[in-house]
Amino acid sequence: MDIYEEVMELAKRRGFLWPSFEIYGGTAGFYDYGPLGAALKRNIEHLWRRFYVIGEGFYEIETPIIGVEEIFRASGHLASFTDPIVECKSCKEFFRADHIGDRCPVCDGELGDVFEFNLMFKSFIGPGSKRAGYLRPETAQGIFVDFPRLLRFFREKIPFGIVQIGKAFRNEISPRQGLIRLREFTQAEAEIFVNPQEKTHPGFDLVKDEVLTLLPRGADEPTRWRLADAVREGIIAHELLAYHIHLTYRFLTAVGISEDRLRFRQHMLDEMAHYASDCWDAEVLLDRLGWIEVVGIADRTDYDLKAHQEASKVDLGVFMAYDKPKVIEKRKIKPKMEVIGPRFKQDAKRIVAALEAMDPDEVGDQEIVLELEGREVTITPDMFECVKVREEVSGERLIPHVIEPSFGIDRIFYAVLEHAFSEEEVEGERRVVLRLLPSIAPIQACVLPLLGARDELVKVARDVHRQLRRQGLIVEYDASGTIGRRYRRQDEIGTPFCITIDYETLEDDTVTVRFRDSMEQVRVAIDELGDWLHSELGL
RNA sequence: GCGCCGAUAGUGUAGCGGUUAUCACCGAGGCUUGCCAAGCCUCAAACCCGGGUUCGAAUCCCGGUCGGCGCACCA
Repeated sequence: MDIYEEVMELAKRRGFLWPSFEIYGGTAGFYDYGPLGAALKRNIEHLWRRFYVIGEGFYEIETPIIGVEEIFRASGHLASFTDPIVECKSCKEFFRADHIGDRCPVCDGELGDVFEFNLMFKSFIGPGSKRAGYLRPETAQGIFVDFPRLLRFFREKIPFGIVQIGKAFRNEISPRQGLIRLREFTQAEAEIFVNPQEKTHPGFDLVKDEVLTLLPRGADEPTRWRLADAVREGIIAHELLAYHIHLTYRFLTAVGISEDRLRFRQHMLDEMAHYASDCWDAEVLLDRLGWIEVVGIADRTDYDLKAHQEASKVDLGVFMAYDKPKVIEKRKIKPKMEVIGPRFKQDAKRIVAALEAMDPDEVGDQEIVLELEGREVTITPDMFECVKVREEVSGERLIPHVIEPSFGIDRIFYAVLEHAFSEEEVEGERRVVLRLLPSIAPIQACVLPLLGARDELVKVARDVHRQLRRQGLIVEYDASGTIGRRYRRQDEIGTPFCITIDYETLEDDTVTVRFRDSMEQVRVAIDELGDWLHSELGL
């Protein structure tokens, strides 16, 4: 068994992960999080909130999992997720069916049947199958379409950041490798709306000397880079992206990803999504699977907001005031309404709009011929004049750029398990330990009477168990089997502390606390146990 | 989607056409046990699904599902 198998076997056996719908044969690409798995995942998500909501001051929102068709038409997902695909029968190559002829362009072989390649799950909103709805393929779009409301919430000022943690769905052709490619998965995404001219971060100064392992585009080997150098050399596009790469590094290590199995790889130009100007993946090294992307940190530019602005006809710009109003002089076409109005009546409005859109320098004082819904309309020079105007401009509208760190929580979850998994030999016996960081362990401590059949020990153990739960700790109780067996059970699920009630407890009200990783023991007074655990757990 | 391989208690497995499906671990209960999976007793627990061949199928054949690997896909 390799590590992947060991981890998955343990995860299944001990209630972290189960294949979904198992009694009906299961379905590829779906996993249930069992009692311990759900707890661990929740802890990972909470820690993520600590970094992004508390640490960065971003706000979390929650938007529907089903989106209307318009969203995904605008975002580009509809077009790029629903290609008709055809496969060559002889060389097995895939092609867009609408882009080729009757024969395979590679080997001239015969083509198979055309099928829809649809990565979005489709549904219908309301009765009658009239209105299509799609399960979102990323949580981001829900944030983008809320932009006008969000901007108002932030009192018309950028930059600001919004996060969302939630399910996203992709109907993968062939999901594989456990949690690595799921059809339903959890994303934690931050969308940071910034001024395109100011891709900086006030905290960059504090991290600029930090060193990360980067694999820039075109490099064969990862190299260590000081962040400030990477930005100065143009390896990382700008400070803001560099800051978020570092923040991602801090989060991943805080959640238990081992630092020497973590790197940041820059996307190839042809690999980058259609919207991005620069993109870095956080990759973790997994035993069987190699380097796997767990986070994408992209500069999505103004792609999404622009697309939604165009599709929805709602202005998604921000008014950016200049420090000082600018005075500009320019030539302008000024329509004479007293002539145009009576002459063109209801068409006047559209004619004026067309005139004002024209370049005064090209027009001069000639006659203008406009095309209006197929008709030609002649505008004579007496209907307008070119004037020089002085305008005071106090600012401009611009569409913000979006920086997006996007976390695949399920992949991180798996990586955390695998990086925490360890086996060692203790007195000739195999000991499996899940070295989860105490702060994210699903069970924080386990209370054990040294001997499960001694009423006087059991009674105290139950009291201690109850007391700790009252103090807000997630604590288990186990009295069955020998003490060593019970320690090992907890080791395997990553419980950092075992609390043993022994005969000394009955004399002086102290307990044995046994550490998962070192198996060392200390004595702690029952009175102080709650505080002691809180501090050891980093709560 | 394609190709190759696989699927037996919770986990790991034996089985190779013929009674009641092997063993170990785990689990539950009991005895024992004064700090690291000790020992003893008892119990619970499985042939992925559907068809076919056969007197008889966990076993052979076909289809499906799930899993692994390779190809493809992964905006």
